[in-house]
Amino acid sequence: MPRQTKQNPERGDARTRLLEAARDVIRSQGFAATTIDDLCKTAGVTKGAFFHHFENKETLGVAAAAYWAETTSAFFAEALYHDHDDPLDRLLRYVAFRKEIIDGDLAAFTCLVGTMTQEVYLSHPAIRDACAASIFGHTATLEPDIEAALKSHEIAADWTPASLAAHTQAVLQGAFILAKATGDRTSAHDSVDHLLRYLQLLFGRTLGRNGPRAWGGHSHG
Amino acid sequence: MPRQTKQNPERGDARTRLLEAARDVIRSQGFAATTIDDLCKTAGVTKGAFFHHFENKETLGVAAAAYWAETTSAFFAEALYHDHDDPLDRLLRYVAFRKEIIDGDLAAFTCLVGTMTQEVYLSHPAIRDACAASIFGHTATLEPDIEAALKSHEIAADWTPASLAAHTQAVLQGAFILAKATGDRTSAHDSVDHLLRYLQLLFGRTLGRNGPRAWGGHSHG
DNA sequence: ATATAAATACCAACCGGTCGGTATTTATAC
DNA sequence: GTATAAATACCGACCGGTTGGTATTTATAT
Repeated sequence: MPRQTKQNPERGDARTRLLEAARDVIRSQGFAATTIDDLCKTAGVTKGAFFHHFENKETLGVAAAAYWAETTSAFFAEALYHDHDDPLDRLLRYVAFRKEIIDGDLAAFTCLVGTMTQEVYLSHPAIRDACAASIFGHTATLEPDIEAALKSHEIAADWTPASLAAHTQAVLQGAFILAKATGDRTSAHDSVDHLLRYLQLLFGRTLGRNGPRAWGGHSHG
Repeated sequence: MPRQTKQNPERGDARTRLLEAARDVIRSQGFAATTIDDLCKTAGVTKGAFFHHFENKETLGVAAAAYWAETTSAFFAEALYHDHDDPLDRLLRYVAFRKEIIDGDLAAFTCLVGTMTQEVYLSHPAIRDACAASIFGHTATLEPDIEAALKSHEIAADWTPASLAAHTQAVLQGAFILAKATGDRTSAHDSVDHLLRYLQLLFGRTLGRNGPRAWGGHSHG
C-alpha cells in the first residue's frame, strides 16, 4: 500500500487529512467522544502520523479550530452576498445565505467551533480560545456593513454593531441546536427567518407580505 | 456509616443525588467527558449504586434530561413573570427573566439538554429525544401567550407562535455558547436584549429610548 | 547523508460494565 | 406480634476492552 506523499498527493498530506477528519467527525460525535484512532481511521493514516503532526489531542483541537477559521473565512469571502452596493442589502443577503446553506446532512452545516466550545470551555481553555477567535473573527467581518447601514439609514441605535453581529451568530448556533434536537431543518430555517425579520424591522425596511422572500430575488443590489 | 433510606432521607436517595450530579457535572464537562466514576464521586455513592438505579450511561442521560425537564418546568411555573394581565407583558417579562438568570457561574445558568443535544444527537437518539422533549415542552408553555398577544394586538403574522417560541430558545442556546466562548456574560445579555427588541418591534410596542429597560420597571402588569 | 514523514508495535491508565455479597425495608404467614 | 421471605438499596473489587500517548523502525525527499 503506497503512502501519501507530495509526489503522490491524491488526497493531500496527512496533516490536512487529519484536520478534515477532525472537522467531520467532531461535528457529528463531539470532541470528547472522538478518539484519535477515529481520526486516523477516517483520515486513512496511522497513529504515528497523528503524533508526528500534533503534540496531543488538545493541540489537534486548537489546530482544527484554526483550520475551520481559515476555510470558513475563505468560503464566506468568496460568497456572492458581498456584491451589493447597499450595506444593509449585504447584511440581509448574508443571513439569507446562511439560511440557504442549512441544507442536507446535519453534520455538514453545523458549526465545528460552536460544538467544541460547548464541550471544552472549561477543560481545554486553549481550544476554547481558538474557537472564540474563529467565531468573533467571523462576526468582525459583519460589523463594517452594520455600521455603514446604521449611518446610511440615519439610525441612532442604543446597541453596537458588534453586539448585532454577535447576535446573528447566537441565532445560528441556537438554530443548529434546535436542528439537532428535532432532526430536521425547519426549526432552524424558521429561526433564521425571525432573525431576518428582526433586521428588517430594525432598519425600517418594510417589504412585501412575503417577508424575506420579497427581497430574496435576484433583481440587483 | 448509615445508609440512606426513605425513613432516613437526610441527604436524599442515591438516584436523586446522581441526577443532581449529572446536571452539574455534565453542564461543565459535557456528557462524553463525564465518567460514571465522576458522577459517583460527586454524588457520594458507589458504582454499585449507580448501576442499581441506571442500566447504563445512556439510561442515566435520558433520566437526567427528564429530571431537567421536571425541575425547570417547576422553576418557571413558580416564576413571577406570569403575574401580568397582558400576554405580551408576560412574554417580555419571561425573556427579561431569562436574561436576569444569566448570572454567576457559567455552568449554573447554561442548559443541560442543549449541551447534551449537541453531543449525542447522532450517537444516542434516546437522549436526544429526551432533550428535545424538554426543550419543546418548555417552548409549548410560551405559545398561548404569543397567540393571545397576536390576537389582542390584531397582528396578522406570517409566522407561527410555535416558531417564535422556538426562536426564543434558539437565541438563548446561542447566547450560552457565546458566553462559554468569551468567558463572560455580556455577549449573552446583549443577545437577549436583541431578542427583546425584536419582540417589541414585532408587536409594535414602542417604548422609551432605553429599550428594554423602559418597561423593565416594577410599575404593574 | 540527513531531515522529514509516516508506519508499526507497544504500554499503562482509564472506563464502562459485571458480579458476589451485605444491609435495610417491606410484604406475607400464622 | 413475630418469624420468615423477598424485594430494594447499596457496596466495592474486579474484568476486558479502549484510549491517549510513547518508542522504535522504515520510507521518502532533497
